[in-house]
Amino acid sequence: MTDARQLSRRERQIMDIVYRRGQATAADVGKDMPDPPSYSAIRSVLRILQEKGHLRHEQQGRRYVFRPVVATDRARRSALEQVVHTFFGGSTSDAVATLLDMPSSQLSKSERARLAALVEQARKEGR
Amino acid sequence: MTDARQLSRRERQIMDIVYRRGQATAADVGKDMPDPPSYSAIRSVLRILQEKGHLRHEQQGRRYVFRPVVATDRARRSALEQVVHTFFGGSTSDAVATLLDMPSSQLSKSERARLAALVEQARKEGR
DNA sequence: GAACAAGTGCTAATTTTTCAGCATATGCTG
DNA sequence: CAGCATATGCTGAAAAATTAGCACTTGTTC
Repeated sequence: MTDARQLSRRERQIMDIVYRRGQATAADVGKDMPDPPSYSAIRSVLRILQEKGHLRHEQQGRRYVFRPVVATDRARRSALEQVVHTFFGGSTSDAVATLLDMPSSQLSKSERARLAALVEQARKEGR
Repeated sequence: MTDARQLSRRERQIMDIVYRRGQATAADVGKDMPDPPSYSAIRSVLRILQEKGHLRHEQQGRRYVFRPVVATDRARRSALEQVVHTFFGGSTSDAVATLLDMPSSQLSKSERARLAALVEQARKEGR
């Protein structure tokens, strides 16, 4: 139900922006859009996203600051699950392999060490 | 331009199905949809996806078999990039860590070994 | 405390998407 | 080769999404 796949184009675009920023006002969202529609239009979509239960807002002074309802961690996982399912036939390790192979990875030394530790841990835990 | 984000809801849903199956007819697509609309409606969307350059079809006997235009490997990468960018602030290693931590991972012994090798290789190559 | 800037709520029009149906073509089967 | 099942092409209607505008509220500043 709280699945990103059933969002309309704009809704998805705006949800992505809010996830990326962690929180956002209508004006913030507009700043992150390539060809932003009117301020009014953005507010409409934010309102709809709230009605649908994807966002909630908190009033700060006279403005609304929106945040995702679903915790970041869960949103991350379901986004990954979706990609793994659609593009990797469910194979997590294929997905990991692809990530490691991506140029944009540019893993730092400490990140490399961290990943090695993670794989080692997964091995120990028999996962 | 060939970005999944600018697809409508149905278009995205259907593209996902085609990616998952590798190729599909209109009837195939319908089988994979929870609440499928008419056969006609599915064909309409497939046609539109083709017009937009996301799919192409090949005639087999009297029917059209659709395939993605973008090669699977590239589609995979851009899907992952999108998720990493939106939900992990661009941190590939955070994404990998999350994948390894997912229950659905259920990595087999050989997969674990493979990942360890990949991380080791990444380390050597200084990535 | 008046004026202004910057918000919000609500509504309605336009555009896009989604859907289904009809006319027609084509392969297959007995 | 006649009939049938199963395709496609095309078109228009219905539904949904997207957008902008207007009336009103609220903080802030001088």
